[in-house]
Amino acid sequence: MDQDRPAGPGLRDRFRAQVREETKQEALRQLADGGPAALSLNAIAKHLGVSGPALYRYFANRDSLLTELIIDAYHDLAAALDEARRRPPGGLRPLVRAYRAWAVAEPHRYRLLFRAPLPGYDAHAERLVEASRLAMRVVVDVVVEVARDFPPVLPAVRDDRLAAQLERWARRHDLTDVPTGAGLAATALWAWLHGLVSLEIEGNFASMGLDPAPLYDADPAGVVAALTA
Amino acid sequence: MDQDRPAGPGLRDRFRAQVREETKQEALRQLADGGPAALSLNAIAKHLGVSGPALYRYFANRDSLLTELIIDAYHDLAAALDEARRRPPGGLRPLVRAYRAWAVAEPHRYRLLFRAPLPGYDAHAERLVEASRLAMRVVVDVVVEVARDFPPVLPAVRDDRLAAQLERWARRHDLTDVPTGAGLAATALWAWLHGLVSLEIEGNFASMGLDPAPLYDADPAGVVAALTA
DNA sequence: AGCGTAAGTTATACCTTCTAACTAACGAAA
DNA sequence: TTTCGTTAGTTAGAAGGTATAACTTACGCT
Repeated sequence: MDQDRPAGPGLRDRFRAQVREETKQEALRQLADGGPAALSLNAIAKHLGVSGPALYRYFANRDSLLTELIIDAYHDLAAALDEARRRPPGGLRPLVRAYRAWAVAEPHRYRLLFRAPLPGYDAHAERLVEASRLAMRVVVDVVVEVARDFPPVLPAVRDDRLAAQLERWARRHDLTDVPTGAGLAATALWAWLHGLVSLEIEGNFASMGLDPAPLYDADPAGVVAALTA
Repeated sequence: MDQDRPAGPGLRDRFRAQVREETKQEALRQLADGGPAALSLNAIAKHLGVSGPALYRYFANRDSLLTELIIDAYHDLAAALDEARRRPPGGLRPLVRAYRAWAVAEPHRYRLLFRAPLPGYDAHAERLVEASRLAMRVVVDVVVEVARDFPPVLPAVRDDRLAAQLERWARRHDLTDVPTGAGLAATALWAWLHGLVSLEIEGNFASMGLDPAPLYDADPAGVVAALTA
């Protein structure tokens, strides 16, 4: 009789999860060499040893698969940043290093994060914004934490309109204890990092013969200060 | 007899140029709504009233058309920056404004600039790097010009390796009169701008309810200083 | 006036996404 | 244990994409 059946998901569900996972793995491989254009449900199916339309039992369509990959990537990045946050040498530098390291290690996934949803209404847009908030949340947390020990990193928000927007943003996401300066600092930090990382992984520095490493060594607090001046 | 034939390109060549131009126009339209994935030679041909394969007389393949659009975009951006440079209120601010304005006005073209050539060797890579240099050249020129009136904008290049790389880069591109600091400053400026612009046109600020305008108002010289510290 | 080249045509091979209709098999419940 | 619904797979096929091949028309230069 029902001896030690692990009351959780049944066999079927577990198999389903397994197939979905393998599909995503192969999708990432295709993405890595060939970019989003090269991602083909058909080819993945062939690789898994099933026939084309079979995969549509697992993903509604190509876009759906892509969306999941993006969300996974956001979660992964957020986790990487969070881990950097927990580790000893506090401050903003570990965050900077972790952000760059993640992007450089998986440029195809990083690129995915900034594929704007197609113009017009996109059914997946909400889920994507939701996922992106996770990563932003970590950045904000680190900024708040650092600001606790070293208040000057929190820039003054000179622009009133901007202050109001930041406040609304914080309220909307249960960040009521977060000062507007922290939101601004996090945003500035993000823009700086994204600029560097993006140029790096697209090869713009490489094509100039430059190693961008020194550019990441700038003092993050100083950068935030300058960017929000 | 050959009366006033404008010795330039013959009728045939002019027609050819015309068709190519119209093709690109339509391609840009498709790009604007639908992204690169939606660009279809077939559809363009139909729109021009010819049948599919006809366009292959004008563009070797889809990728070839895309590459030309990218190169055009680089030229256009370079021209926009150059115009900003020539206009009265000197300094870096007009450059910043022009960069943002161009990107925001044509986000689909701006995005094109940063589509990394596919992994592995890409036949078009050289032409693209060549075109991108044009835009970079303008930025460098402005920095050099500004530095003439206000030397402190030129950061000291602390890292020796970086200094050597910058020097090689300058030498390779006939920028022998350009101090390494200018190259570094231009790069930093570019990274900053790209970070902001990229997040703006991908809707990351909008999804937070933020108007990024104030972020562009930071003092460019200060930003350069902080980024290259 | 004629001829070579360029520009268009259709046909075709092969890829893609995705729907429809059908079948096999799993697993839970009678 | 046997039944029966759900699920996962199948093939067929529509619609559309890239790109090549082979053929035909017609432009425009000599």
